[in-house]
Amino acid sequence: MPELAEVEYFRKQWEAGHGSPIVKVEVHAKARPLRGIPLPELVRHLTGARLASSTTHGKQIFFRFHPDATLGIHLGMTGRLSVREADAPQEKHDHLVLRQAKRALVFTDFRMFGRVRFAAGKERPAWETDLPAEVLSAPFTPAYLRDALQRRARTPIKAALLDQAFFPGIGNWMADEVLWQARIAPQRPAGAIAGKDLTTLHGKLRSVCRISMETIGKEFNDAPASWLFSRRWKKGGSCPRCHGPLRHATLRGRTACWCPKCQPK
DNA sequence: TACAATGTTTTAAG
DNA sequence: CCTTAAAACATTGT
Repeated sequence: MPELAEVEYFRKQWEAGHGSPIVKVEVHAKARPLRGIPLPELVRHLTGARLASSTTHGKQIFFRFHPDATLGIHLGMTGRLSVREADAPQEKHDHLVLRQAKRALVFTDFRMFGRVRFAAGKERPAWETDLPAEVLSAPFTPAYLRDALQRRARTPIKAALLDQAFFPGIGNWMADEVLWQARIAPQRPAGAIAGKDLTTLHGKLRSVCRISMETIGKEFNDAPASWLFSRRWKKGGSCPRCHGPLRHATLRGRTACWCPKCQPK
């Protein structure tokens, strides 16, 4: 489920626990999302620590603990963060449970494409600091976008937009949404997008990110009804703009949805 | 039953 | 070193 704005929404769920000490840590030792983590060290550092603050970068979420630990969480395809009653039992796909006096902070992911990272110490780890420019940040200019598209010149634009090294936070539905709003066919080679198309694409990338953060990111409200968003999931839908039939096809292993009339090749 | 699901990593080839 | 493309990963629901 989670792309940029959904990730922000899930980060916010754990805000209820900001400032409170962790009294107990429960982990799913064998599960894939915790692979590579020294679990005894994680439990030792987090037990008694206070959850101090949290941020997101694209699809990544970072939690800082006082005095000396950082947790990174990627939700993968089906991950979610939630708050439960303090004594709620750990369930089958709960990979990490941080218990506080008044609540339990839970990371659940049944499909297990998500990933937890951990770093001890007061310093921010490289996996939190060495990250590409976000779409809504100042360095993400049209020139920056042009360079990114040239680096993926032969790749269909839809697939290029899913590259987290250039477009952190953009996922399958956001990429379809941006291209539909920009009237660009998903199959077009990224390197062939220039001029007015490039300017439009840049603007739509930023506005789709901004507006989804204001709607989905805040209260998990739906994106605007005028967007492709609500129509792309099921086959047989129609274009909100021209009311023509939408097309679905697999492109580079992912489902793409577009309007052949509004987005000609 | 077989396939698809809002994601990344690995592997291989050019 | 860089780019491209497909398979693999694990689970659930249709």
